[in-house]
Amino acid sequence: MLGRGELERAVAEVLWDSPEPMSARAVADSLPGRELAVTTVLTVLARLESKGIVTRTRDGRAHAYQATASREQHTADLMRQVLDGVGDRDAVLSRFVGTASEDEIAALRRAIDGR
Amino acid sequence: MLGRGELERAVAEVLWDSPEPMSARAVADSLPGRELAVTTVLTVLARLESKGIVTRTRDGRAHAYQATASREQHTADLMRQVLDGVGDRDAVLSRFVGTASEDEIAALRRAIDGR
DNA sequence: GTAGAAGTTCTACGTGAAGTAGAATACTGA
DNA sequence: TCAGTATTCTACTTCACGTAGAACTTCTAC
Repeated sequence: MLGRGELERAVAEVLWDSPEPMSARAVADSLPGRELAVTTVLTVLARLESKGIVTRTRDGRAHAYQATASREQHTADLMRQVLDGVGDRDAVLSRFVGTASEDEIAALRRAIDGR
Repeated sequence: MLGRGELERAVAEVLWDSPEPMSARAVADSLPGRELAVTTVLTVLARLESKGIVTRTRDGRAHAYQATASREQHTADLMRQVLDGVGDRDAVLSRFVGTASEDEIAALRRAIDGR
């Protein structure tokens, strides 16, 4: 899904932070510290759309872009993808829990109990 | 860490499956279905070494290569890296658990209880 | 001690993803 | 219809990765 692309990530972050769909221009203006051509942002948005990270809907003459999933859901999907890529999930989860902080353990426990 | 490179993954898999350190030639011979030049494998091994995935030690005139961590540990590290890249871990973990199978839940529970 | 084999390093090319944006085109409101 | 805005097309650059030949190093058997 989201690779190591710095700009792609930054654009996704902007959309995740926005409660409303945004125009390409608005995204460009919201990018922190960057002064990018709107066409650049549009290219990135198109690539993100082709990856299923964002969708767009027509809004008058322009398009409005929004993230398809929340940042958290996207991250969880990424974690799942990583986990699915290996054979012994049991061992992986065990190792994973081994690196978890107390807070994370608590969160896991809550999530498990709340099912 | 390990990106989307098909060959890099295949080489890492070979080393993960081997209980012993292996020579570049041995790795090349073990690659399933591929007929690659040894230099190709050496290049990949060098890249994996620069990423910290494998280490090598001199063994006579050659080097012996081995994975620095088990496949499971590596996968767990990857999951952690994904998790660390976002703000609200609580929400991510909750979503993650939401996509987990019964077996995975059981594994998580065991891992948590066994701490 | 030397030649050949085995291993390594250097270097390089092709491909594809990602960053970047100009030019051309389309659409909309006045 | 025209000016302005948005989109699409196209293209160039850089970097990661797949791939491997050429050259250099180092054993080892004779």
